[in-house]
Amino acid sequence: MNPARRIREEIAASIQSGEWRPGDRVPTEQELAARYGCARATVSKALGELAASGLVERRRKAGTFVAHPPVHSAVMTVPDLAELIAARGEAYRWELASLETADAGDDLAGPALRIEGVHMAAGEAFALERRFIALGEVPEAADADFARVAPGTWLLGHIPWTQARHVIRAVNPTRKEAALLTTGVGAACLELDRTTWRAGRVVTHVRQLFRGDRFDLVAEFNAGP
Amino acid sequence: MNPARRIREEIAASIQSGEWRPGDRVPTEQELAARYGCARATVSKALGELAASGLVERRRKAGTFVAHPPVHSAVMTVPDLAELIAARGEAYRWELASLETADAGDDLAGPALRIEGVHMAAGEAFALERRFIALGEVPEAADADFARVAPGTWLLGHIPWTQARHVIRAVNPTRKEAALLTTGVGAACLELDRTTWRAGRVVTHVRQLFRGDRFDLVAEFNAGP
DNA sequence: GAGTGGTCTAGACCACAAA
DNA sequence: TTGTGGTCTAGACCACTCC
Repeated sequence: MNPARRIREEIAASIQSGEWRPGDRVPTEQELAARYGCARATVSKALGELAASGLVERRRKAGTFVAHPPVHSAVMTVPDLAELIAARGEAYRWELASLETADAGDDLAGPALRIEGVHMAAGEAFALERRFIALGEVPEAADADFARVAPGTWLLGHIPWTQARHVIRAVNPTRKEAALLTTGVGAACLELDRTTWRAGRVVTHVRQLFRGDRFDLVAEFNAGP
Repeated sequence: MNPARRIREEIAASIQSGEWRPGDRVPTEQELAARYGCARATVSKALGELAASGLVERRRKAGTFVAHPPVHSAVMTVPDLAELIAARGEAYRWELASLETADAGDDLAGPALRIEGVHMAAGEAFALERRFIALGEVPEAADADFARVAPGTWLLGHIPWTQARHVIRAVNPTRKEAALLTTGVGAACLELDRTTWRAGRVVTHVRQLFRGDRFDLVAEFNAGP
């Protein structure tokens, strides 16, 4: 095993087991180099990786300390609906309801596409979608065939490396939405709002509405790498 | 500016701006070392950090490539309710409803505390909570005063560095829950289930129920570090 | 002032996978 | 086979900050 990796994993194990508690001091680089019989640069690399993953904090002159865990943070993965439903073994279909060019979308500057449609799983409505796409950022969208392919799926291949913000809520559907989802206005639904930026400018904004009894989100947190 | 940092940031900017697209090849370490006039180890460090943050992928003999962005992943932060409500400028209070020792909790092994209560904001019910705490993992919990301090707040200071899994759903409250939240059974609520492990063993499990019109979750994704 | 982390170098050898 | 990343070393100097 790599010296650096070995050092990193042994220290991570000491922290995750609770043996070393938040605020405890980790031995200095020199001490660890002597203990593991390797160069200080190797220890530095291992501790730097632990610091990058948030497990320890390093302060000059003071030393390296076990970090205090984040209050509660976790990584949430929102799948592409076509893939999600296919993974469940159900037939997926996208039904375009409307497509128009709006002079300006929600918080988008300039012209945008406004798209509405339904994601179908096994012949039943699974989610409603209303989306804006900024044509100034993704001009090719004007030529895409959104009757055939869902806009989310199409965008995956056309908007590299963005920032995004998701807002998750429980809402009651409107009468029209309830009818489309074949449920009642008193049935809880999960609303997912996602805004996507590139270089500070909004690329797309989407609102998806799911039946609460057919969809939930999972977020996981794992200390260290 | 550090050579390593400068290299890292210039490459990250090229990727985030869309100039370099997913799958594109990044110059080799030797080329970058020559271009920036520094040692190859310095370039290696910069590229290693970019790889750790997921912005590039590195393959021996093949080279370094701009990574394909994750489908949709984001970091969600679930605040401590006492802090969240205080940050809103409202008075926070925890009301214990019941506390008992169960022989075995949900998916916990061994004896556990079962705690139910209500988080109050500005005098009104904000969230319901039902929690199990594994006494085998956190024996001090037996002596904590959960009438005075909410279990989540107490645990923050007593369970270092764990793994966690959150499940988020939209649900309808039962008649009893609706009454406690001063809402109706037809009003959508957000349910948050969190299970917390340490060293592979469940430490605590909590289910929180929020009025959909008073609470939402936010998750953000930012490429790179 | 002194101890700690932060960074860099020049060189070396290894491991791996693509050609 | 060979080019690429992966890792390590021994040493050096710097930057910060706690004492």
